Amino acid sequence: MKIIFAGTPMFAVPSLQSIYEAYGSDLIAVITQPDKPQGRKGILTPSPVKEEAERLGLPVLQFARIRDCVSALSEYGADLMVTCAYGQILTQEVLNTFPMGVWNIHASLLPAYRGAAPIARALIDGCTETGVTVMKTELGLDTGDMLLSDKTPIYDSDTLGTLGERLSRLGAELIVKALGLIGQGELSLKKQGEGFTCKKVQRTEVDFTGTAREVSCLIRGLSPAPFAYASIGGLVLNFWYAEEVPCDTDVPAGTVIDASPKGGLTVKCGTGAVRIDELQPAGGRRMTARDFLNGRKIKEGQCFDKPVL
RNA sequence: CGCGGGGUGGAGCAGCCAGGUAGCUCGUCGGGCUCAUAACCCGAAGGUCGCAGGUUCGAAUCCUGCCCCCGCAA
Repeated sequence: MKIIFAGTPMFAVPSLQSIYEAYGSDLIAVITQPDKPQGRKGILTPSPVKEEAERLGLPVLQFARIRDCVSALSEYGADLMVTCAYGQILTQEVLNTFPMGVWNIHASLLPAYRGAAPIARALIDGCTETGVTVMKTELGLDTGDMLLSDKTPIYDSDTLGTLGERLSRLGAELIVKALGLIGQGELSLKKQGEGFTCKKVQRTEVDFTGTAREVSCLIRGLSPAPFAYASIGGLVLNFWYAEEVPCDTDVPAGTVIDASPKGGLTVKCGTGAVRIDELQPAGGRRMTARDFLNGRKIKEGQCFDKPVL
């Protein structure tokens, strides 16, 4: 069973590795997005999947538009393709290239959270459970019939980073199971029910008038990567981690109610309060709230700047 | 030439504009208080002020060049 793997970000790397371990030379090629300029200097950077594929000594294909490269694809004579956060929409022509189909690893319990950023969205929405699903790819966005899925609880301490890592490992285990079933031809696929699609997440300014739960979920759901942020005294802060804390004071949302290095940076929300434990000031490195408060003169009673909406 | 912030004892910062004794909040170590403590009091150690030149009697501070880190935007 010859397999092609298509994926791009870090999330896809464990799956690539587990397929490689299980199938070795049957994994004949890896497709990933073209190198893209990254950072301030626009340095051309390979995707995490490309780096891993090269480390494993696998051939790497980078199509600007995979739909325009069907003939090149078919030359590999692969039986099936596994996709995992590849980043390009496939066409029927592409799907037809693989006799045993195209199978996708999606980081949600479908039919919920189809589309982009399912992990961040579940976290931001305050879900208490999520998972990964292996499904047969069809033309609709993440609407194909499901083969396998696996769940994991979402902890109050989870961030986009920790949850994403956990889900990517789950996905890596699940895809190997799925490939086993596919190889045996014992497929019982489940149709998806009524679901919904989510959009890509963006960097978001924190609105402290929301509940503490909403604020902490937003902060953790966007960390690391696009980040939730807010500014105080004109200084922009990216938030890495925050937790809800009990609060009985009655001050306007956005007010700092504790700025002691030992107590942490605690901010009043519309309902409740959050303690920001890790953050990154503009121009600075990621640091603990303790370090931040040791140097900056943030005082209790000071208020975060009003969001510019 | 996309915009911008920054490199000062182990950490986070001030000092720079108006050159002249190395500062603050912590941490560490020692001592004290306490039934006890992450609390409090006293004391100590620890710094080539990113690198290289230049100006000057004297440079963390002013000038020039270079290296590195980071936020936004792509």
